Amino acid sequence: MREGRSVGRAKQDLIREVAREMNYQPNRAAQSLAKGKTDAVALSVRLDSTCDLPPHYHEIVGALTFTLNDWGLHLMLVQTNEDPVPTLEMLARARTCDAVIVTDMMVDDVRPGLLRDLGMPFLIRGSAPISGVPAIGMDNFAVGYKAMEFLRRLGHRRILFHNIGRTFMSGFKRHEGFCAASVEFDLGETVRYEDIVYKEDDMYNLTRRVMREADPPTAIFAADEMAALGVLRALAELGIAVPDQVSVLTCLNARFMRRVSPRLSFINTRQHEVATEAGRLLGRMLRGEPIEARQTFLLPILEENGSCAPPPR
Amino acid sequence: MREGRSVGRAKQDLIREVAREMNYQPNRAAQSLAKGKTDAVALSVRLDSTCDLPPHYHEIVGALTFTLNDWGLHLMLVQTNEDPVPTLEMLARARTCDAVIVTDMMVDDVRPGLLRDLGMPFLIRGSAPISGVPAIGMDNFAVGYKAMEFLRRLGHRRILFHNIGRTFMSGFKRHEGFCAASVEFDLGETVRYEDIVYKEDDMYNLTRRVMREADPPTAIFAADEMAALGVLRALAELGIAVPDQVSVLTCLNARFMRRVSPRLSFINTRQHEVATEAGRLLGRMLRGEPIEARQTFLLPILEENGSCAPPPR
DNA sequence: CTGTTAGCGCGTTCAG
DNA sequence: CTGAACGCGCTAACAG
Repeated sequence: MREGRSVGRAKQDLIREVAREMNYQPNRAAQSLAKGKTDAVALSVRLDSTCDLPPHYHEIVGALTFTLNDWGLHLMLVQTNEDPVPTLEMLARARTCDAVIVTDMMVDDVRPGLLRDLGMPFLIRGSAPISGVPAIGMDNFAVGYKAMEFLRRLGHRRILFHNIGRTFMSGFKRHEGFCAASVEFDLGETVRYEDIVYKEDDMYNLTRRVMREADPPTAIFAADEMAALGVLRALAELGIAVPDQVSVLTCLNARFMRRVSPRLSFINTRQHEVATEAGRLLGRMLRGEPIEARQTFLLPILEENGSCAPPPR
Repeated sequence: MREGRSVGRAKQDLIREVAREMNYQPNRAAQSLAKGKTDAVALSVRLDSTCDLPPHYHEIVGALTFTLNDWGLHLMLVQTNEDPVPTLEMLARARTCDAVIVTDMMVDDVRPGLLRDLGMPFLIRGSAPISGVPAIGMDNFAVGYKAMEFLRRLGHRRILFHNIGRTFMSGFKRHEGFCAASVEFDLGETVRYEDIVYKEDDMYNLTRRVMREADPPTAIFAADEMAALGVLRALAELGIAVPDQVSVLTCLNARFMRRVSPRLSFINTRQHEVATEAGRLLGRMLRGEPIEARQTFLLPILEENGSCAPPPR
């Protein structure tokens, strides 16, 4: 019946308008309970009592907050300290969120298996050791390889290659890229590999020590911005000029590093883009939309800013 | 009856154990609905499409995530762009969270009034223009005053004082501190005040321009780390030595800045401590515990790292 | 002290 | 096509 329909429509519109006028907003808890979904996504963050987030989180948090907002999803930060298991179990069993974003994957990370067993959808922001699980990250093999290739092409043979620990998937992959390049460019004997120092102080000390040895490196690759700052500080104190005496290359994770002088050449790991893509993929996953590629790895971009040059003669 | 009690206890224990064994975890949405609280706290974050969080968020997010965790509270990031009203209204009406943390207060900020009207508990991380609302922040009057006092004591009269906009509560207060010090030290004619530049590029350009004028400043106060990096870049390009020719003072909001060389002297705004205290206070508020002081303002701490010296003769 | 029941506010399904 | 009733999973208030 036309009247029936029109009455229905009119009534509907009226209700809607009144609701809007009364500023009605469905109660989120009730909606969650009834629909069985929370429209919330948890970001698993490793945090100790220093609360010192690594620089790349600066980009991740911003990009995810912004992107997920477009999908009507809320981002919640969940502290997963040394042992992520109890936290994630509670999270999943209480159905606190619809999905979890796993960052800083370890090679032997228990989180993917755990979340799968718990039936909690998840997405790895980074490299997944297992195929089949959705992951969006940086091609860290290429990061390691490109760093070496670039420095070698400039003429360097004595290279200090600093890596984040190999226990991280990203560090593991970078090491593989490093090894591949070392073999390809026959640098096995002249390069020095370090992956046990993480902090600025450690890298500062390492640089001081290494630069005083016989045949010091002519190029240093620092794994991230804090390490790079340590290198710069040590070199400045030793009066070693960049890039005239030593070339310095690092990774750009957080954008503030672009502004530090001396400007450094770096390999842009595109954290912002990776996180944005991760947010988008998660949005589609949770809407049940088909996702084309389960694993995507962006390629690093080398940006030269003058801190690398051929080695001194 | 003793038996009654013991049976009760035993049964209770049994239930609890079985529940634990079965990994029972109450459903969060159901719990929220029944109890009328969500155990979630929203951090209102201003974010445009660049997703470029100001440096101090790095400390805020880390500290809040960590601290709220101790209180069993989840932190959710909520994007409140230009107009925070619709977002906060939805948040409050849907009862998405138990409280909101308001950051980066503007002088004419609508958020406190709005949240009050909506019946949503909130806490200002920063200075509140209204008394009575709970707030924890930095004493920004003291920041402005101390910066001027310190530089004046070193002998400077020609000072470039850079401020974050006066539309922010923090900038407003800093300006007041700046004015008080200017009057007290009779610097009205020789200081230069700027609060319309925010980005590194702007500060870079401003510094270049100012340093070429007649009677350039002998000391520059940069309001935050990005501005300070702009100053350093300009000075480096102009070949102006720090602190021999120009003293540079800035604020420490994010800890990475400690690692940038040349090491800068700064006024530590203690973002990490402020945020931690804010988290604690909110935890107490939500538990209904009495809160002793409604408004707390930490004092800035001057840290000298060698970028300030008496002016050249 | 125990066991039962009535909501919490919404979505969905079922008769009318 | 409309309106009423049920259930989501839990808490709290209520009788027994």
